[in-house]
Amino acid sequence: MLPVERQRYIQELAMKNKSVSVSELAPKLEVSELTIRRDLDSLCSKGVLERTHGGATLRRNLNIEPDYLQKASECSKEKQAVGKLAASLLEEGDTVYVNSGSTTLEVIKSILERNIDITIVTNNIDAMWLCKSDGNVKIIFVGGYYRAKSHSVSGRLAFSLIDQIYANKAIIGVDGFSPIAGLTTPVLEEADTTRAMIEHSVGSKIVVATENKIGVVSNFKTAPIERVDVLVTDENGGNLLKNTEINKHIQVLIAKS
Amino acid sequence: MLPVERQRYIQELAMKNKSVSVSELAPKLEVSELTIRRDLDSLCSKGVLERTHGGATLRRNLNIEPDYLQKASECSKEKQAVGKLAASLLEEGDTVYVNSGSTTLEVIKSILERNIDITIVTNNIDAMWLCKSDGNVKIIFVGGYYRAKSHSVSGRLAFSLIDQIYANKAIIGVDGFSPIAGLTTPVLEEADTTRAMIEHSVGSKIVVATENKIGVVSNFKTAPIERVDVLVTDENGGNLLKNTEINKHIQVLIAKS
DNA sequence: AGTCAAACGAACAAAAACGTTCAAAGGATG
DNA sequence: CATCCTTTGAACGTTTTTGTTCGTTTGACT
Repeated sequence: MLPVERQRYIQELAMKNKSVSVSELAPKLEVSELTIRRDLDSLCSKGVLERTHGGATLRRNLNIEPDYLQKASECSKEKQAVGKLAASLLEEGDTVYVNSGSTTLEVIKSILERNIDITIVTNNIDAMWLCKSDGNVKIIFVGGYYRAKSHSVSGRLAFSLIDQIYANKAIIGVDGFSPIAGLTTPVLEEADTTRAMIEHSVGSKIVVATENKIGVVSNFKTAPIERVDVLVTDENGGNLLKNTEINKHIQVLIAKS
Repeated sequence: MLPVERQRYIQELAMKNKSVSVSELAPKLEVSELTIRRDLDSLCSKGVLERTHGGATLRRNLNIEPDYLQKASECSKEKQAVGKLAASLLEEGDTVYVNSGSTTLEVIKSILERNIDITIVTNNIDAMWLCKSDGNVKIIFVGGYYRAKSHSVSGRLAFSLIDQIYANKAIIGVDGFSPIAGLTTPVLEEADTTRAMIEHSVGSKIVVATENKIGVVSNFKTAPIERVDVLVTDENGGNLLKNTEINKHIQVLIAKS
């Protein structure tokens, strides 16, 4: 078994159980405990886990930029459901800002499946993959500095394009959605780009966030919670927000998977 | 069993399992581990896999099945050689425009391999594939309208970015390079974008063109031949231009493959 | 607080995997 | 047939990874 496979297994187990222990993993993966510890350290330095005595826990407040591969592997039924529901909020003729992230990529996928006359303006380079040459959906990429970790572009140059485009909706993926701290992301440039998108859209601002983002606070603020009109989340996320004041200001939609 | 078949098998297995190991592959395909490693390296340079110790992992979640491998395998020795030579013309600290096309993609690949401090400004979205997060080469994408057929962006929005960037070199791929008609491409928007790039670079304009482009005239003109400073081509292309007046105005470099 | 077992880190040793070089085998070309 | 080129494999030294054995630290329990 490859080190990479082992670490992926550990990560998946950690995501399921929220924490893992060395003594549990070592016999299961048939390696020494020391190797497990080294794997844990490695995952820890990537920001996925947090070391504890005897094991590690999944870190909830991820303050570093998560590597794209890991994010992609996280891609789950929930994200798909959220993406589909968010896409259904758009109408023929819409021009919509979509920022980067794995959840918003699911949104773009669903929009393309609907195949109606919609123009997507995005900094998520991965959208390229999904785009068919004969579809009705048009894609405009904002340019700018490319960041390989998140497969997205951002920076001052991106602004100059966003400056020219006023969309009538915005679909925003976040790393943290907190009633107090608002919308947050781990990278400053991403936050700036997302903020610019929000400011340049005149219609409803739709935030997509699965359960693991709800209540989380990351480093850089993109917008206060008041700017948000709609939140699309999964069932667990909905439960987390039950009995909060969020529902008074924001329309919360639950995507069932 | 042909090397190509073997590599396709490896790729399919990798797509199924997310990763493959050398020790598992070698007996299964009845070749030495060294051969497997070479296959892995080859697939790695095409951007399909990523090497790890003992094997390789899928470079990303290609749950979207792209015909990318076909494109990658199309790439000929001549293009690679031309790309490498063109990349060697750049120096530390350069900012260089690179337009879209399969030949210029090879240039970008070679630039990234050199891994020195160079900023690439391009409308070729495929460059994303090749970009590592820890390299010294920076990539700026010009934004704009995405055209799925050529995997590139262009249009008025692209101009507004190009307008802000003056590069000190430009590497231009063309579909037609003719002493009389100049540089031509089959798509109007591409021609416009390329022209803008040429006009916004102050140093040498380097055209890359393999033999099958020499003497060809396509639909839309991007620039007259006088604007070109350097032409990088293959041996056959060089022969076609022997005894022409091109050599007097343009420095012709022959890439030997 | 003191005790103890589990967990940890450092150091070293073994094993696996790696890259490089060189030579042989198989095809294509002249 | 000779020659070139590509592909492959073997042998070597090097690097990475893994495991064992210490002594030390941590955290729980009396």
